[in-house]
Amino acid sequence: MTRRGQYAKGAAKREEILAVALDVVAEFGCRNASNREIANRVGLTQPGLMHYFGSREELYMAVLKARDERDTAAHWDGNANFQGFLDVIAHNTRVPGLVQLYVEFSAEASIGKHPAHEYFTERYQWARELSKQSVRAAQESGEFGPNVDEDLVADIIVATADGLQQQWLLDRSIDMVARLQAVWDGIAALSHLGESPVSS
Amino acid sequence: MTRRGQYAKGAAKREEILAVALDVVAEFGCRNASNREIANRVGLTQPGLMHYFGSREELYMAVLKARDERDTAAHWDGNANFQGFLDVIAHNTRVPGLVQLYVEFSAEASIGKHPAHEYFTERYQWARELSKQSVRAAQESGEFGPNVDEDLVADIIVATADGLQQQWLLDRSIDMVARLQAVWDGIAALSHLGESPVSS
DNA sequence: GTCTATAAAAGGATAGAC
DNA sequence: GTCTATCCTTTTATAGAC
Repeated sequence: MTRRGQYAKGAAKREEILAVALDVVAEFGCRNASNREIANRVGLTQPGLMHYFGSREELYMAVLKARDERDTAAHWDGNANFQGFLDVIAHNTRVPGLVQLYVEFSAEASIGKHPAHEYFTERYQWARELSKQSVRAAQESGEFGPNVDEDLVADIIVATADGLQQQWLLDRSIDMVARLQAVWDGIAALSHLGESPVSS
Repeated sequence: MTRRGQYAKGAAKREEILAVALDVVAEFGCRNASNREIANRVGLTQPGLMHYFGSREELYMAVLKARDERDTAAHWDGNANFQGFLDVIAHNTRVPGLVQLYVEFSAEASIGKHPAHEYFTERYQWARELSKQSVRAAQESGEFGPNVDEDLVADIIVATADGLQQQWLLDRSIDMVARLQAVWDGIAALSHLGESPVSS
């Protein structure tokens, strides 16, 4: 019981740290958030925090990985689709620290020698792949017609979503979901151009 | 002559600093670029650098403002148009430090209390406005048809460009110009839907 | 698992000489 | 306009006790 209890406690603390890190990032930004501040807010000292995450970069990567795992389980396990994508964006609206962290930390990590560089490179490939799955699903369901360059459309969806999040950080009144939906609908309309109007 | 000479020297040094800052940012990222490193590369000490720019944020804002002034003079003085926008993006491809700085520093500055927060808020409004001018120009020239929501399209163009730059930092093989052109052409096609095919 | 203590480094900024 | 010298602050990270 001691072992199980301690394990449970450790896991719970880990979760707590991940959540509080987002609060701190939302308030100070990723550059100016300190491990000390996060530690204090979860009732630890800074070295106490380091017991869970060996470095600043490890901590932030853990936050983002946890997010991806949740989103995968909830929205795109198996085959991704656009509605799940919108749901994730809508959810992000309620977690500003997550958007701040993603935009800021990924930008920081685009430098080749950064500890999180590989993580973001791979994550980006993954996001493109999921986006492509959504496009294919739309083609199969008939929502999209035949005039679609899968890779191009998939990349543009991802880019637009990233750019909208960047904009949203500066202007929270932007409706990311509505704008993304408009882009998607526009692509759908384009993809049917030239089709016979006779199709059911 | 002394006065004029010193003034010229100071101005030249300023320019040199702005250029070298981009090299350092390209190499270390904006978070890990230090004023000392920039100073050393232009043959100054760190306090020597502070003579020109009182703070880290001032320096980086100066870099971005100089960029905007150049681009304005070269590509969108008076009325902005999409080709000028593409030219700027194409140029950015040759200045990775500029893209890195823009993406990373603007993300950092989206926190409300950041010294550059107001600058980026205003710059973003300005970018949207320029984008809207491009859309209007396309409507007036007939490249775009009547089915256009100006604000929506303008914002989406800006978002896509920002997102593409983010992607490009991680994958330099991405052709930002081609992708943006594809988006633009798609919008053009959509904007003509429902028009009589009789129009010249 | 968490703390105290502390190292070690680096960053930004200032004072004052030249 | 630029340097030397220096300060102060902050940050991450480690060693070792409990």
